Amino acid sequence: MMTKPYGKPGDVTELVSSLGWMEEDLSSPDGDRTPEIGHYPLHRRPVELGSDDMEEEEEEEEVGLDGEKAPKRRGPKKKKMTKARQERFRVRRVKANARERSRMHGLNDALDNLRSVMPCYSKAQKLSKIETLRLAHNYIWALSEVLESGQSPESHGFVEMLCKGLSQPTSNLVAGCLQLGPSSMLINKLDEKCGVPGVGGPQGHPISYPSPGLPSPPYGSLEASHLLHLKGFKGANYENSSPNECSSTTPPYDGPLTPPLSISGNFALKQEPSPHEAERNFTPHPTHATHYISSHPYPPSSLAGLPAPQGHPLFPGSRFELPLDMAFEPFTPSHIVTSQMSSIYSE
DNA sequence: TAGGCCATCTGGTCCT
DNA sequence: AGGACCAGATGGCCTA
Repeated sequence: MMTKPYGKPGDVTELVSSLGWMEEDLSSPDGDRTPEIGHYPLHRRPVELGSDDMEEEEEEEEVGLDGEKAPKRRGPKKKKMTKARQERFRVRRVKANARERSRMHGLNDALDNLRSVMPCYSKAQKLSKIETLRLAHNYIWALSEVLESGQSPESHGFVEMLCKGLSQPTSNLVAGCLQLGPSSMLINKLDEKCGVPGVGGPQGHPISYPSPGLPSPPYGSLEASHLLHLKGFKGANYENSSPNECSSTTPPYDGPLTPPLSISGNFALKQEPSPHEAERNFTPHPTHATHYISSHPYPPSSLAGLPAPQGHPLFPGSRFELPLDMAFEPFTPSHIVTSQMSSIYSE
């Protein structure tokens, strides 16, 4: 279907004045979605339907290219475009456009409502439409699994299901909002790697995350009303998992798979928490590690002599790429801490 | 600059 | 006739 050329700006003002198309017709409920008529991009400007072009088109049907009379068309004869009919047609088109805008705004409002009940809602960083729908699908699916199979919402599979088919940034967002951090498992991993027992506790490894009091991610929050107590999610064993793989109990998903997560080292240096954030009791977040490390050289003296870990910029020995990356990804720019870490390591 | 996302216009189709 | 719904087309905005 070819899109008809749009009217010229001059047509628009004529159209508006002739139709009494007031600004209130164009303004959306929130007041800023719909541009004013004069600000329409050319292709969006209302067409002056029933214009001379249309009349010419009608005449062209009667006369062939060579000037001879074209054979009579079969079927119902086209009604003649009288001025009154043109006007009705134009008014109808304008009203239809307004309805369509309104309809789409309603659709978007519904999407916003849907976003607001997702496990990671953030006005600042809205999920795209498609990601909202995918996450909603996954959320329902995951919750169903919880109800039907008794799967724990703190399980590895639950988060996998939530992230299934989502883009990496959205997966990161979800993971971050679930406070899915490497705190416990990472330290455990370091234990394995470094052979340091008892590391990671409150008084343990210097790398252990400063707990509560540090800011939570700025990209969303998991409200208590969001059903499950995921707030206490400590992270599961991701060692042998990928976000694209589901537990055997999970049905196949047709959507595109999340690209393999890689360590991109996207860390942002967070500052002091807001009072609101500080009073929240949340699980230590990898961001906290960033905060910590920004002021603490690595490796710490207590680990002197231990083999230098490799892999992740922060905790290179860790094989927990998924949660690390998922949790850190929303923070940009990536090079800040990455370069910081390289300089730390080069020391 | 390419690609993703979005808002809007538009014509077709179906239904009331 | 008119409204709802849909999908195609298009340009703007933003980000990597």
